Amino acid sequence: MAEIELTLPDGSVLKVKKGSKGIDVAKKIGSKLAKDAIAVEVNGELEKLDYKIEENSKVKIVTRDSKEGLEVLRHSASHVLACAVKELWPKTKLGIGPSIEKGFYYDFFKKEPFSNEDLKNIEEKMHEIIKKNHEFKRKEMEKEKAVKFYEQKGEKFKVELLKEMEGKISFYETGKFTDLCKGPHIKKTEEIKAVKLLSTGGAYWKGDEKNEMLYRIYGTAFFSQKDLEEFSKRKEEAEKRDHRKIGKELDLFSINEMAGAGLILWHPKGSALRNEVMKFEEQEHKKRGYETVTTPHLFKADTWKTSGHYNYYKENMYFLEIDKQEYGVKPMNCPAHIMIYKRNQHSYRELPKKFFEFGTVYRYEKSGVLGGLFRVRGFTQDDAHIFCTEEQLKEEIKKVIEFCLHIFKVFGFKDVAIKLSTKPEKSIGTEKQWTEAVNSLKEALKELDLKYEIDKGEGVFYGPKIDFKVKDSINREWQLSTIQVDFNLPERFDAVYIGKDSKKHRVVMIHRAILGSLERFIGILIEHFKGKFPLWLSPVQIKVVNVGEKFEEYAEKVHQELEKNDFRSELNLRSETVSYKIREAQLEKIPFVVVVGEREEKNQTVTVRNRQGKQETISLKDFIEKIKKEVKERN
RNA sequence: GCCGCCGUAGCAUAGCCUGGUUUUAUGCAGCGGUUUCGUAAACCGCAGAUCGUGGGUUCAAAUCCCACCGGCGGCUCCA
Repeated sequence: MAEIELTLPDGSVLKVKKGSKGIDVAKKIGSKLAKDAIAVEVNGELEKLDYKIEENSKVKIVTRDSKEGLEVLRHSASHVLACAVKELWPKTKLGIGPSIEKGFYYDFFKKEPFSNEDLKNIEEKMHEIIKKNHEFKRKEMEKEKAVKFYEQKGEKFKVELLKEMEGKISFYETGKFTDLCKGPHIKKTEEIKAVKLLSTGGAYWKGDEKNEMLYRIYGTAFFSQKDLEEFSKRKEEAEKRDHRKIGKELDLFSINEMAGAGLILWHPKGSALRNEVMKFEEQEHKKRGYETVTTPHLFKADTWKTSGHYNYYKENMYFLEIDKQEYGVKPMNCPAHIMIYKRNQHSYRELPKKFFEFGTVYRYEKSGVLGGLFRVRGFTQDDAHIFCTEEQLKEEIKKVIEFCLHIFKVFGFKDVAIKLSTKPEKSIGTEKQWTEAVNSLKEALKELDLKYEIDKGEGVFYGPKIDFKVKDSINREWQLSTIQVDFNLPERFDAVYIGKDSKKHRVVMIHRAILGSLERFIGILIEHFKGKFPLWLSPVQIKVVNVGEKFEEYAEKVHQELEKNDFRSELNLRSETVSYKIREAQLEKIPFVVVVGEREEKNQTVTVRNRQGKQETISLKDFIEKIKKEVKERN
């Protein structure tokens, strides 16, 4: 009997009989594996267990406890969802129903949208279907027959999909429901132990704005009820951290209808937090040779014509006309920094030149995409531009990367993922420029011994870039920094330096932002810390509370001493019980509550309670020393 | 921008579907008083809302209809 060779995920080579199926491979590897197997991944594609494996394939057995296993389950659940909807509203037309990161969805074309009530009924119907324990049966049809099959049913979207396919078309049948599908699926519906519909929303057919809008239902599914409960808990936890909710509770910021959508009003407490972030960043920039600049919010349209924004970004900009002169509000700070660079000639000896600015920019974002601090129309970037020679590029990139990592660490973001994006289809600059720049980025990352992923073709048209994603305290990923090489603007603005050869050379420009938008970053910080900011960032660091009115004077003295030492302290002399005042401070998530009464006044001490409820009595002087250290260390 | 849901005191909610006691109820916060208190809620009282804005239907609109503004969940976009 002829044998064929397969490669397993660990790199080992397995020999199996010719014509073996996925399940045979699993059996050969181990009986337990065969029992848990749910599908097989062949050359990166999920396939059913009885898929016939060809010579030299890379094979991975997909078990239920793996990520891919969940995908199979969820995709199967989406079929059950479609089946339920079809039973309740037979005239509904089907879109597609894939599994996604946290669950699955299915798109439907229907006159009326789904209401929350509908969602409940659909979920009930799904449970009914699951209980019937239908088998997922695979069928194959010739393309023409499949087209006819769907044309008869009036499933225009499916017909459209089919027209792009070739060869034999596979279907999966679940009870009375048949769906065009490549598979793989679980064997029987009862394997879906837990399923929950989450929400509805509109979605364009094939994601294109010009197409019809379908109604999408989102849901999730698990192999056990316990996993679903875990999922719900995590979701609840994320909701508790919502920066919009905490921002209101802690009186940090607001958005005012009268001011306009996507425009943030920072309250005193929010500003205190924001200023700390800015102060810290400015210091760090100074240490690294950046020069802080300040530039206007408004520039003549000519600026944007030269930069190219006028042609390519106009829809996203705010324009106004005064004295017959057109002005554009800046969506970016780059042109201003280039103007400062160009105020005089630069020798190669002076490079690199680094300009830093907390630049407030305005971009018109479509109303539907705005949300809290995460997506706004006016925001402040921690923006800098580095002007250097080609030879300096790699070193400068390295420095920026290290800078970013340092900043992340201070804010407590330890897990960092790096992505390098290369030349997109539409781009400017020569092939040579791109190759060299990409290589500089790669080498910089390599020399720093950092792991990264390559996102092919995802660079900006004017140059390659490196993006950083960090994980917050509940493991959600956020994109923060971006480092971009730009071949475009130095050209457009004719920014040069004088080289050793005393000739003009085109300067290389790096755009970079570490936190990105301060608005967004503070939103992330709020969720990361759940409003319990470290001492140095806390809007109110200490609340001083007196035990009865006899000790108002001493409380006042302590408060003043703290303020004198640059702490953000608040005095609460109200005629409330100590318990009540502590409760208030705790709800405000203030790091330290200082309680003073008879004992403290007598010994010139303070009793300090931290957010965890631990308390100690120490001298005021020691307390100040202690928290000074804590602020300085920023931990 | 598109689809859907939503907008009632500073905040959180109820009332809206099925219009009708005098354009509204509750809790927290606020204010006034009493209490002077030792680590997450003392007691009593008071005040606070043109029910997002504008228009329409009706004898009558927080409630029904339309437009706009704003929020939320999606889609799309994020030179």
